[in-house]
Amino acid sequence: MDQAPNTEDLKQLLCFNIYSLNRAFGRYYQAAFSETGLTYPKFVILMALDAGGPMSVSALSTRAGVESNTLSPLLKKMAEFGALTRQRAEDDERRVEVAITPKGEEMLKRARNVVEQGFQELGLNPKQITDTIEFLEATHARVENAEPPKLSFDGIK
Amino acid sequence: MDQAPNTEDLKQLLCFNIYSLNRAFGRYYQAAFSETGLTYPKFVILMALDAGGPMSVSALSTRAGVESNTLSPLLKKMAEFGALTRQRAEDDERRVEVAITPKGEEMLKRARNVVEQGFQELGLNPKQITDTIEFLEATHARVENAEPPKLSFDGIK
DNA sequence: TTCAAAAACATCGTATACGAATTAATCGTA
DNA sequence: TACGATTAATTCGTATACGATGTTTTTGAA
Repeated sequence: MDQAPNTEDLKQLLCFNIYSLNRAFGRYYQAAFSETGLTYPKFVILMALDAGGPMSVSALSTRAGVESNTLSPLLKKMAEFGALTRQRAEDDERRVEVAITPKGEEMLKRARNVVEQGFQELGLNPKQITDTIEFLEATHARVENAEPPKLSFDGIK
Repeated sequence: MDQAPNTEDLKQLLCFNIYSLNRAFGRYYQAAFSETGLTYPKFVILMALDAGGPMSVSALSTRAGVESNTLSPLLKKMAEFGALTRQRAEDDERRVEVAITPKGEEMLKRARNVVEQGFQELGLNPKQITDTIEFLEATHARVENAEPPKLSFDGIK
C-alpha cells in the first residue's frame, strides 16, 4: 500500500520546510524588532531602498521582491514614521519617488547590526549557507517560470 | 567605506531567500489550486491530519507547525466545505477532535498528485534537495531556540 | 469540597500578501 | 490631435499569521 510518493511526510517536502522556516524567522524577527515597530518586510524594503538609492515604487517592488500593492500601504506607514519620503515625480505624475531619510538610515544601520549579530549567533556553517542560498535562488527561478499543473475537484461529491 | 558586513546585499541573506522563495511557492500553489478553494496552508493541514489520524486541534497544530489560533478559523472553513469534521471530545469538553472525511481524503489525494507532479517538473537535483532540507531543518531548530538580540531605536530623532 | 491555576480553543487586533479592479497620467497612432 | 491602449500606483476583497486576551472546562492542592 505504500506506493505513495514520498510526499507522504510533510518533512520531506522542500516547500513545507521553506514555509515552516519562514514563519520561524518571522517570529524571531518579530521578537527582535518588537520594541521598535519595525518588521522583517519593512527591513527588507529599507535594505533595498538604501542599496539602490531613491527610486519609484515599482522599481522598489522589483528590488525587494514585494508586489507593489503590498508595498503601497507599507510605504505609507513608513513615511508617517519618518523612515522615508514619497513624492510624485515631476516629469511623470504617475510615478512616486521613494527615498530613505537620515532617520531611516540610522534605523537600518541598527537593524542590520541586530540581524547580523543574531545570524552569527546561530552558528551556521558558511559553506552550507552559500550552497543553500545558491540552490534556493535556482529553485526560485524555476518556480517563478514554471507552469503549475491545475488541480481539479470535479466529480467529488 | 565598504567595510559593512555582507548583509549589504539582500540576496546574500539566508532569511531573505527563504522569505522570497516562500512567497514564490505561495503564488505557485495559489495558481495551481485556485479553481478549488484549496490553499497551501490548508493542504498542509490535510497532510498532517491524514498522516496522523483523528486528533485534537493542539495536536494538529504541533504536527502541521501552525499555531492553534491560526488553525481555528481554517478548520472552521474546511469543516464547512466538508473536508473534515470537528466535534468536542466526550471525555474532555475542552478538546475538539478533528477528523478528515472521505471527501477530504479525495481532495488530498488529488492535491498531493498535483504537488508531486509540479515538483517533478521543476527538475531539481534530488541530492541537493535532501541536503537542503537537512540544513533547513537544523537551521529551523536553532532559530526556534535562539534568543534574538533586541533592536532599539533609542536616541533616534 | 473549593476555588485558584492550568489547559484547550476561540476571538481580537494588527500586519503581511496577492489577484483583481480602479484611478490617473502618458503614449501611440490613425 | 483625438482617443483607445498602456503604465504606475492605489484600493479592495480575501486569506494567512501571530501575540494577547477571553471563555469554558478540568486539575490540584489546601
